[in-house]
Amino acid sequence: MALAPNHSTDMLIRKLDSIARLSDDERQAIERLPITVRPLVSGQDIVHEHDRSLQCCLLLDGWACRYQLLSEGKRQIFSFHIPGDIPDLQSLHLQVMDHSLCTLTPATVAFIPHAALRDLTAALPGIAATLWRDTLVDAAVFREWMTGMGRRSACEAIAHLFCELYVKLEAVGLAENHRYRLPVTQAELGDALGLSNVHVNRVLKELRDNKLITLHGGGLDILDWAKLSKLCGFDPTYLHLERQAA
Amino acid sequence: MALAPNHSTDMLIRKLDSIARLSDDERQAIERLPITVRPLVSGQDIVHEHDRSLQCCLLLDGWACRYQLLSEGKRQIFSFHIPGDIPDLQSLHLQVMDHSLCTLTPATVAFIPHAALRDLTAALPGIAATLWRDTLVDAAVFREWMTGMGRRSACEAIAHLFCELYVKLEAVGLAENHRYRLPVTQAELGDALGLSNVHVNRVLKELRDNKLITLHGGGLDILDWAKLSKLCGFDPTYLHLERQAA
DNA sequence: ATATGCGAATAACGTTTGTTATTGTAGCGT
DNA sequence: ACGCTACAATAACAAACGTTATTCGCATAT
Repeated sequence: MALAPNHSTDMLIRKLDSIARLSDDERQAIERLPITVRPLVSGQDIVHEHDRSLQCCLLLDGWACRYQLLSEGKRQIFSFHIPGDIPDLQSLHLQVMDHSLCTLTPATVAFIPHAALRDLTAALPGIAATLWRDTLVDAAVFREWMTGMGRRSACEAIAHLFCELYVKLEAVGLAENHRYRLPVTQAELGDALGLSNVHVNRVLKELRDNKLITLHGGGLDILDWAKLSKLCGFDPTYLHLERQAA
Repeated sequence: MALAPNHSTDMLIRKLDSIARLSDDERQAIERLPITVRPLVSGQDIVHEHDRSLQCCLLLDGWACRYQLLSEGKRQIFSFHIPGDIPDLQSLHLQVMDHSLCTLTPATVAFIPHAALRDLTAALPGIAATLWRDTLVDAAVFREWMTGMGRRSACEAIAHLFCELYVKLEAVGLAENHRYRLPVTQAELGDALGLSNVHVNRVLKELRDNKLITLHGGGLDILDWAKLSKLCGFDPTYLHLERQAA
């Protein structure tokens, strides 16, 4: 008898199914995963640089980010994560964390033991391929952020990030009408894009003055999607959103 | 009867064995892979953005890099690759290329059909995990480059890249005594690190003036490893070089 | 009511880095 | 020997962005 489905496995199945269609076998195997759900406060580390993790986490609710602290209080943020993401899936095959992961808002997180994931992926290569693919999309986003920091102006980089986040949120039903909640401070935006908080503020003012966005109280509204996405040369190919055949 | 080992499968076996110890079964399966070897000239595209690739390539000899062209002739280089690397392994699970791959020198490349790799990874989950891990290290290097572009000075970023390349080359026996061939122009360094070629030249002069390196004719010599690696805060953890248990 | 703290907004000033241009040098083909 | 090309070196100038500091608004706590 299969266990009753619950929120965590539902979320995971929906996630993987959005990457590549799951078979019934695969679905049932996921439903049997031993999962622990925990609520977390905002700003809490989930895993920390140098940790040797024994589990992966699935973000059920709230936002998180991966980051690294440098000398002189500098910080680099590598990614923002939204519900449905598995931000530390890489820890399944890289024993020691080379960065940290923390919540940006109060969050709900499901933990899945590495051992269970290893059994699952060894038994069902289709699931392994799907999870592998998820980490490859992750890397594709890293590359796009590199382009942003290396070869885009601050204004283009911020616009590009806003477009990226909209497309990702829209894909999981968390945004529509070019509007979404963005629980990220200007300092955090700067640490993600390699800018100072002051300059982020300047650029946001410019985007507002040009009637491209409104942004207040954590709510972002893209007033002119066509203009904003053209301004930064946004092309969603790198998000690899189309569902893949099995 | 197993096929006679050849240079390509040897290289691949050595590569994977350096990541996680291979079993005899796995070794033999790799030796049965259908591989095509081709010599390439310098500056030749191996795969191009928007391509749908049907094979992965293993770099047997020479250097390559992944890059993307932007508007106004701008270019972002995402990675440099050396013999033993599989620079487009991601194409196994991401149907359409979001960037290009080209040679930086005359090179020898082995091509492995996706179909064969898919069969191999479906039959032998250990190999799948090893290849997966390779792409995860790739992503870890992307993150480190993000840190370089976002939160390091031009001088630190260049120094960090020189340290990274030395450690990678040394690990595959292509460098020793803090010296190696670096077949990369100053413009290419700039496109990798988000700098102009002029500024790269300035920084190289500074590094030379400070007796940290010599660089001429494509040969780099790190004169003071301790000082150079300290200057940029180099910590090789992110390269995940230690061999993993199976 | 007051204090406290975090994030946003803004100003003045400094510096790293980009841009454009010119020159030098080495290799390579004819 | 000659020209061609790619790469490196250097200078002068401009611009984007960082730094430091102050103020404001707003929420939460006391």
